[in-house]
Amino acid sequence: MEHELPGKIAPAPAAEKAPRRRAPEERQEAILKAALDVFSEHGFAAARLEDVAQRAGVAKGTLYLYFPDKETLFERMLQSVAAPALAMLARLAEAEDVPPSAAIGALLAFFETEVIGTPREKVLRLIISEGARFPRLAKFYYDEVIAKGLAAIRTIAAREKHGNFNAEALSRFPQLIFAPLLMSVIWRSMFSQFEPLDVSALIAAHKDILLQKQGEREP
Amino acid sequence: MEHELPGKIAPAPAAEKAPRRRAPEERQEAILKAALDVFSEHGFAAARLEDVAQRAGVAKGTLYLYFPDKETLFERMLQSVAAPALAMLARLAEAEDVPPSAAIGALLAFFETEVIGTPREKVLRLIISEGARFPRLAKFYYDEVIAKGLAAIRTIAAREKHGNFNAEALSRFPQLIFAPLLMSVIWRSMFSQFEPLDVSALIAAHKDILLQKQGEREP
Amino acid sequence: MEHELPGKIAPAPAAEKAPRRRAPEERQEAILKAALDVFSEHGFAAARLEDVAQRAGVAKGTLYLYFPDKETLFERMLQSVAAPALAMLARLAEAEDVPPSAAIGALLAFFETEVIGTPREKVLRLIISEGARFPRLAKFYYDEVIAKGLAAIRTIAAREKHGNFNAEALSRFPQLIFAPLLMSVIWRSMFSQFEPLDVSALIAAHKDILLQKQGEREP
Amino acid sequence: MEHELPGKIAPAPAAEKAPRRRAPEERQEAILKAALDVFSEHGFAAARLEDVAQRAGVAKGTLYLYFPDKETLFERMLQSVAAPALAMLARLAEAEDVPPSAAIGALLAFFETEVIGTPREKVLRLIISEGARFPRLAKFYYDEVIAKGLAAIRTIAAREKHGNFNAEALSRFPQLIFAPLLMSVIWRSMFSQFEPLDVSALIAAHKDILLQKQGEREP
DNA sequence: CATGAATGAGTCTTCATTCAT
DNA sequence: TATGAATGAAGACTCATTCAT
Repeated sequence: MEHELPGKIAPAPAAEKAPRRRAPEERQEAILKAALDVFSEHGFAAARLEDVAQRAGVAKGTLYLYFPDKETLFERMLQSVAAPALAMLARLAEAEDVPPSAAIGALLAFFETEVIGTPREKVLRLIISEGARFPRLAKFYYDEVIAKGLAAIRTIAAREKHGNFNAEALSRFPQLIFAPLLMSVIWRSMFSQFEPLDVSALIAAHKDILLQKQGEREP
Repeated sequence: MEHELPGKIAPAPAAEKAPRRRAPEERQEAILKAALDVFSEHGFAAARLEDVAQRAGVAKGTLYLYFPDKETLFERMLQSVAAPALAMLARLAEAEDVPPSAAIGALLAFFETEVIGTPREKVLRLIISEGARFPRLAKFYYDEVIAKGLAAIRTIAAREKHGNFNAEALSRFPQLIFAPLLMSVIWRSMFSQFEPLDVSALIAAHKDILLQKQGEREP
Repeated sequence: MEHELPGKIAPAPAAEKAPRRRAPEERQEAILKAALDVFSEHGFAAARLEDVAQRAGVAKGTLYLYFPDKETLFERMLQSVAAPALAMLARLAEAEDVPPSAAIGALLAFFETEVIGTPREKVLRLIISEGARFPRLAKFYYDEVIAKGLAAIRTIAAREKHGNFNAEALSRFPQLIFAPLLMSVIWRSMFSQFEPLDVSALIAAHKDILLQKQGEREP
Repeated sequence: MEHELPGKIAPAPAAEKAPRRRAPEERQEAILKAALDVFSEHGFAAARLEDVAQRAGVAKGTLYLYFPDKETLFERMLQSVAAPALAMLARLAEAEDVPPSAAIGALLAFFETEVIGTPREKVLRLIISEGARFPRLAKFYYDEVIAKGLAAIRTIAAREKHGNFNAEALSRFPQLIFAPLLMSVIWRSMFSQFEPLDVSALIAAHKDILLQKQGEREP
């Protein structure tokens, strides 16, 4: 039932009093993984560090060898997943030869395959839920993800010349591209049990609307 | 049950030696109002009932005369704001003479004026944040708001015959209409301090995209 | 095994959220009494608030209705015993008709009967032990007890005209009068089991030395 | 066992990449020195062995190669400083040719120069503060220091034939000689910041009183 | 011998809930 | 009904001690 946190996430691979004994830095990863699960399940305030420790297979006190307190563990855990997404965004913005609509398609595809159903979805859910209560976290995500993401979209939209989609609206509010993605995550966490959501189809429909296709899709 | 949460809730409407004997209904309302504020500010788990009591101008024990426990208070508080929205949705769906695009416009306008900047926004934020942890609440909202809302949209979309918008896509995923609204609420709670969001303009852009207007809006 | 804290000690009889229910303010006193015992037995750092609560016959949480934290409980407890001693000192300094040697005798007698073997002895012991670690406490005792006490002694010594004792030395270092008292308290807490100390006789000998009597006391 | 604690202990004599392999005795001394500092600063219960280790320039685990536990380290540390004082006392008692008043003067002078302002003062302070909680320690000090010290004084007092001081009183309570010394140590640790104490002058005044001198000292 | 990562028992403090008044 | 003092279970965090390297 455990999942793999993507890539190397160590916030400060050399600085942080690296664990030497058992599993050199796998321990930190195990803790982050466990923290993601436990925080996801209960939310920050209701999560118990004892559960995190147990799930990570370490003692309660061990957590404090890696993170000074609960809040920091929470924030570091969430930040540790940002890097890969950032890389993706950067790549997308820089690929100048890709036609805009393809870039947007790639963005949505990335979300569909690399977020939905992966630990990143939980992270995103947590940021949505708790972000407002963690100003430092909000700032980090704004600076590192949102601002860059919006800029990337605007860059992409600016390249649109063929009227394949409403570039002007999207250029002013790139958020509109992401909105259905957030909604999907929220839906899945709340309403899946009552009505499953076909995220793939929803994204397709979203793309249709963005790209102004109308009724060209078969029922 | 229609107890009209007034826009902008006062922190503590006088306190000290104000009218001590209020009607039970008044008290209940005061408690719900206070609960909305406190839960909004701290989230469910971190909210303290003592704060709710104080802000409502009642004793801690009094809360238990109206609500059996913290969780129920939370859920009742959130449910108590659903009714008005429901009524609106029902009206919208039933008004058969209204052209579909106008209906959607009305929906978005309602959100813009009756949700953003009102207590309803806080309620929506709380549902987004905490809904997943309260299955009873999720079910209530799914049954009473979501399902009915989606049905209403589908009814409206089904009336569209003039190709003014991608009825097919919206009919399958009415959520796409609401997604930017959720996103606005989330943005406002997390990123407003870094970059304010012009919800009105965002909704206009959203409408443009939905209605396939392209570049017809002046900069 | 419980002892009586002298006089009314409530630090702020009306302000401190006075307990209303069970025993109006006896509860606070019970807590202070228990705290004195437990802190005396283990010292500040090693004392467990759970023990204080149990000995006071209240729940752990109740302590926090009366005192915000362990440190404050400790300091308030110690301060609460200062008042009576202060009154005594004031009286002594003001009684101008009393001959100086009698005043000093009264002081020593007070210590012998009102400190040794009473809760005040424990308090004094705690101040000696922990005072250096509690600057606020040290300041309080310096201002309220030490400074006033020294001034009183100096006033008394200044009245000496008959050469009954070394007024000059005592006037410069009134501490010399108290030194044996401190020593007695320390001795009793550490060495009583090995060699009991006859405080009464020690004080008599101290008085003899102060009053320059020599060998006039029978073996 | 004579390991000469040097006056004024350096916080951390270099650290980093200093000579790593010290002789075991050196290490033990470093640990004792560090322990004295840390225990002095925080008291036994609140002192952290990690701080002791760090200040001694060794790892936490190393402490346990030299001392079985915190309490033993504490007691050994305090005992290790007793030897020199003992030697002094023995010498004083045995020097039969020294006139009694000179012997007392030497005793007080020793305290003034060899205790005040040296690590021994800290040791004495700790014994005063914590002694009562460490019966083994109290016994050690009673047997090795107090009992021998009192006996020495009594021997000295017994030699007094000239009525230069109240030999009878001092013979029964040699503690009276030491009382001002204890008081000085206590004062310096608690009240120095409010009112510095001229220990030298205080000892002089004490001597004047003991030796029955009256007003012979210039202002 | 030396290290320092790991452990987990122990303690302060909070807060939902109860109940005597 | 209303109150708010009292309760005690629960949880974050610390730190003496151990032990694999």
